[in-house]
Amino acid sequence: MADVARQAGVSTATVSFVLNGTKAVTPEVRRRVEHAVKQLGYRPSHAAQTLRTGRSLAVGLIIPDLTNPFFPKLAQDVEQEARARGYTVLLADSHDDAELQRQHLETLEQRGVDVLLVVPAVGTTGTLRAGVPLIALDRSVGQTPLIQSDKWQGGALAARHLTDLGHREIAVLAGPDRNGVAGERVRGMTETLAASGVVLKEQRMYHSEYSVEAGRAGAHRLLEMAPGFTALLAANDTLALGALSALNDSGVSVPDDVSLVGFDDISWAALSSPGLTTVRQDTRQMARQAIEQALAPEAAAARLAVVDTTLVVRGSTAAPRTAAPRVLAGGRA
Amino acid sequence: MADVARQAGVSTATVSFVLNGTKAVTPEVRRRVEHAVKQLGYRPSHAAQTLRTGRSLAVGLIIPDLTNPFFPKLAQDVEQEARARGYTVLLADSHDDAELQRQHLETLEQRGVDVLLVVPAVGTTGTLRAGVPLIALDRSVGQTPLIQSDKWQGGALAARHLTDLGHREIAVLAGPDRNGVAGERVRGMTETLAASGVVLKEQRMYHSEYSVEAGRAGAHRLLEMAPGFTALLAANDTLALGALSALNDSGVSVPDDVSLVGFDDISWAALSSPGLTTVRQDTRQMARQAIEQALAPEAAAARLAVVDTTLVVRGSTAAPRTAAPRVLAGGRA
DNA sequence: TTGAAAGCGGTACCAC
DNA sequence: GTGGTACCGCTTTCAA
Repeated sequence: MADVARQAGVSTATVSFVLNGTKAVTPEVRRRVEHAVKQLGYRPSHAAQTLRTGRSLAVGLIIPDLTNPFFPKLAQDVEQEARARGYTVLLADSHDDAELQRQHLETLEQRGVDVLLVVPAVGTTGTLRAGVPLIALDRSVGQTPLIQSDKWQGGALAARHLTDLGHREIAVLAGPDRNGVAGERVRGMTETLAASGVVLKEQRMYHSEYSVEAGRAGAHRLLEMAPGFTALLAANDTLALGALSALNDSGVSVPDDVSLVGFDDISWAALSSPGLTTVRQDTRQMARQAIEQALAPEAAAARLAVVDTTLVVRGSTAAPRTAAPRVLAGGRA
Repeated sequence: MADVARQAGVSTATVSFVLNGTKAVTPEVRRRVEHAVKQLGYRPSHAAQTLRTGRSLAVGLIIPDLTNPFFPKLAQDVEQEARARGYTVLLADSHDDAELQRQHLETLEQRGVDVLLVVPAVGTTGTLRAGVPLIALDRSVGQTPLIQSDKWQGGALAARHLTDLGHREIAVLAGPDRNGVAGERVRGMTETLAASGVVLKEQRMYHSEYSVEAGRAGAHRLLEMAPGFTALLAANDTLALGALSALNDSGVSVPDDVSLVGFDDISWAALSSPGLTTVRQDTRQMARQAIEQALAPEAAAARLAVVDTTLVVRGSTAAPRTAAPRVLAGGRA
């Protein structure tokens, strides 16, 4: 910067002014400075700026699993929203491990991110705190300000779709068991089923981590321990796709024998055969809300935002073989 | 830091010595300082350290597409290797766009990363340069030092697998056309086929970007323009999985009518039905080599490293219906 | 073994 | 409108 100042015949202060538009400057001086900058290929040092101003124009994003396509998608959208506002995103993967998450939190904060966005690892307890504004994304934890889809609604959508088709024997791959407190999605599902007079048997609910392998194991387990269901609701698409594979292996036809519904609408959901009926989350919207909320000067933060979900019907759901679908029986079409 | 020094009754220099182990210090002093650090919850400012030392303990990683599971996997492995050495990784997605890649390069460098790892965007021309050591990963470009799988070998493995099964009518989804210069994988495939006396017809080669959609389109196109092939080689798994879906839609049975081979072994390759036969890349090994190479003090860098690939046989390949497999015909088993 | 002080590369206050 | 300069938080000579 000193070089630029010298070359342009001005002071470093002036250079700073023209670069940041901090103060009015004579057109002639501006021209000289800009010329010098170009000629010398000058780039401001980010470290110095951060040190001096205390702002780094960076947002930290911690996600639990790069391997679940839902999160890369979300990360892409966050990155795009952030870039549009001049921010860079530092991405970290917690592998759904609370301790690793803690380390990332510390590292990112120390690296001077201006704000933290985190999809809490499954085992996270208490409220997430940091020296900078922190917003939880997609998963709720303690009192942390939260942006997420309306998962209850999503679960309800999925359940309603099945009851409308006439299913009454339903099983669910519920995802992680949070000390007996079912997630919102599962609550949306079960409460909606209950409203239709469908009660979920205890053995028809399988808890596990979110993974393809767990989905596969869960499907086998349900088939073995509580057979007779005509539909299977999964708490996310990786579980559903794992289950689909297991069902295929077991000679159970989807959707002829069992209808299957997922959650998230990851890109691979459209590619399975049959295509997976699922509840789509609007990651773009989530990302936008999160970034806006996070970067808002006024962000008293405590605002929870909720974004709508939509049902995407593909080939993995159909009326059960055994019972006439409700629509034929005179229910509301 | 000044606070810590005061509290411990020493100078900031001493605090620095203790924290970094830069110089010998009386046990008693060390104790006092450590105590003060803990009590005050002191965390060094990364920006200040970077500014002062010129090293940020960060590696920048640019990948072309977070949406292709191969890259998140690679990113995870790079992150792990980097963390093990005390480095943080700043991850950016170029969307396979050379201009966006240039911006990321600039941003990351300005943010003071110590080294840059980049999987070049498809349109990249010339040699990638930066003010810090830069290593290309997975895709070669110009004279940039490169770490990648032995793609020729991988392509050869795939082709050989098909010829061993007895296929002679083969089509390929070749990925992006690099000005007429086929990628190493495709060269490995075609040269190996040629060695077995199988010539690839011009119309049996389809060029496109790497994506599920392109794979689907390519399969349809090949079916239409150059039917009669009994096997299809794809340059990566997203293409292959797209093709599989298209083949299914068109009533072409895999592997009965057409055998299909992919490349990468992304996690979803095992889940399709049938499971995808593919060439696995060892991302772990690639990541390790890249980080070691990048962080080596001596890194005269110009070393190209190559890591082996392996063939993973699943259900998507079988002997062609029409011809007896070569093994039966007395070829080398 | 410890401390004083000079910068790293910017920003912004205060004079001119 | 422009320049001089203190200072952000840390590392690292150099002296004591």
